[in-house]
Amino acid sequence: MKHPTYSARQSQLFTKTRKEAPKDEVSKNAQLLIRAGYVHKEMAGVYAYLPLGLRVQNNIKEIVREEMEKIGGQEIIMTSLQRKELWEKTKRWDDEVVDVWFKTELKAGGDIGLAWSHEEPIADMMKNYVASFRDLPIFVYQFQTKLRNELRAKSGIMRGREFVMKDMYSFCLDEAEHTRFYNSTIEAYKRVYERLGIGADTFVTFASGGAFTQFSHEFQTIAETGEDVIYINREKGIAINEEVLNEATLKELAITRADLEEVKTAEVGNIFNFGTQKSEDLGLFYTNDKGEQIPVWMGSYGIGITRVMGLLAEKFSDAKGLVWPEQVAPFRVHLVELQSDNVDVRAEAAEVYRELTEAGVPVLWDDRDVRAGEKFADSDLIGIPLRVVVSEKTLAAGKFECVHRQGGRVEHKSMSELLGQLTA
RNA sequence: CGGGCCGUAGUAUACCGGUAGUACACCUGCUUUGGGAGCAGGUUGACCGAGUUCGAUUCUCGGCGGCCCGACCA
Repeated sequence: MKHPTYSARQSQLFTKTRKEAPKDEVSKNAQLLIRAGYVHKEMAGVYAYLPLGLRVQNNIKEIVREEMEKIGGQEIIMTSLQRKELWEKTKRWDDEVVDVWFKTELKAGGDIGLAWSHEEPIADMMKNYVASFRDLPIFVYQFQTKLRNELRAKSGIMRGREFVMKDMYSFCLDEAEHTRFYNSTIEAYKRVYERLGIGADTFVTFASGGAFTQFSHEFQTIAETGEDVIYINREKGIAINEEVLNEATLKELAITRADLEEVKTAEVGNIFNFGTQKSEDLGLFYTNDKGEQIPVWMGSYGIGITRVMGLLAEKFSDAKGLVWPEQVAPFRVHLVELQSDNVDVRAEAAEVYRELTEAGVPVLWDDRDVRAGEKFADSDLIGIPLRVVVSEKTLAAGKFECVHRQGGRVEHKSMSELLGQLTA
């Protein structure tokens, strides 16, 4: 499934567009998404996803899901309430160690944590399913809402206190098996960013944070709104986060500072090698063919789904509003009818709506009783890739006016030509 | 967590120690109908608490909330 195939009538959509963004919302992504009715700000760093926004989020998830399944991922969903003792085993319950915890307690007594990550619970859970070397490897992933008590939320939906993340975890026999999967994940991530339309601007970047290796890998996308600075060499395909840019790193990567270009980026993914430390702390072992107890080799792999959505909103927008790439747009066609006293535009639009929808093309039909200018302005703001206008004029011509949101190219097509193009 | 700015209608803003105004939105009517229409009428508001005062939305203090800069950011 590439898109939800259902269509919608705009007169039934409860959200409305706004001419102005709330004054306290400074980030471009949230301004656009709020104005166009994709999200609702509940509090600082906490956003609800409305019909349009949820469709975009789901489209992004679907792309990620397909690529995770291709490399053997099995989808699950962990819990948001977590046990204190698991995090104590890895010494990460302490607020001095992890400063983003939301914690609460059960009425029956006992502290619990609200999920900011799932590494400990998932490793512990796997003790139920991993006993023999025959049980490995295992790759699982989920789309989960993470709760992080950030001191300062900012950048709209790109750095919130509540956000959706795809996190995957690998459980392998040994380092060699882990490395094979780790590398396949890098390739899968590249395909994800390619499909999201940011492949050319996204770099696999050396960063700090590996438990057993010198580096972890971050996926960094060039963006004005970014919080990171990285150094890239496009020819050699090398990218280095400034946090690990030093003489030793340059030497290891056989490159000089002069060969590197400084760019501002947003982190859209990060992958880690945990080695066996976490398994040892939590007691996740398997029995090898010699009867020995061996700790499982773990890795984790994240993509910030809602952060990517914010990034796309910023990168793919212009003065008039959002300009979604085809693959993530909430609908493929924005059908705009312009009413007329002389001919039955509504009936014609209904026919287009029906035919496209039956052909599997999701359509947002602007059947509202408002003026043309407002419809066009809203259509530009919402940013659906193709606008199909039905009006007295197009009926007389026998062809619909098709306007591409990106670039503004205008074509005139008959129903069959339009269907052919959209279902090709 | 340090520093700064700020809370007035659904949104954006104005004024004011003495009955809070405008624009957009919303409702009614008429006109209009290919780029956020016009006219007429209407609905909607001072974050919470304490203090000062004859009187506080305005001044003071506290709380709560928001934004920005920095720090932080598996």
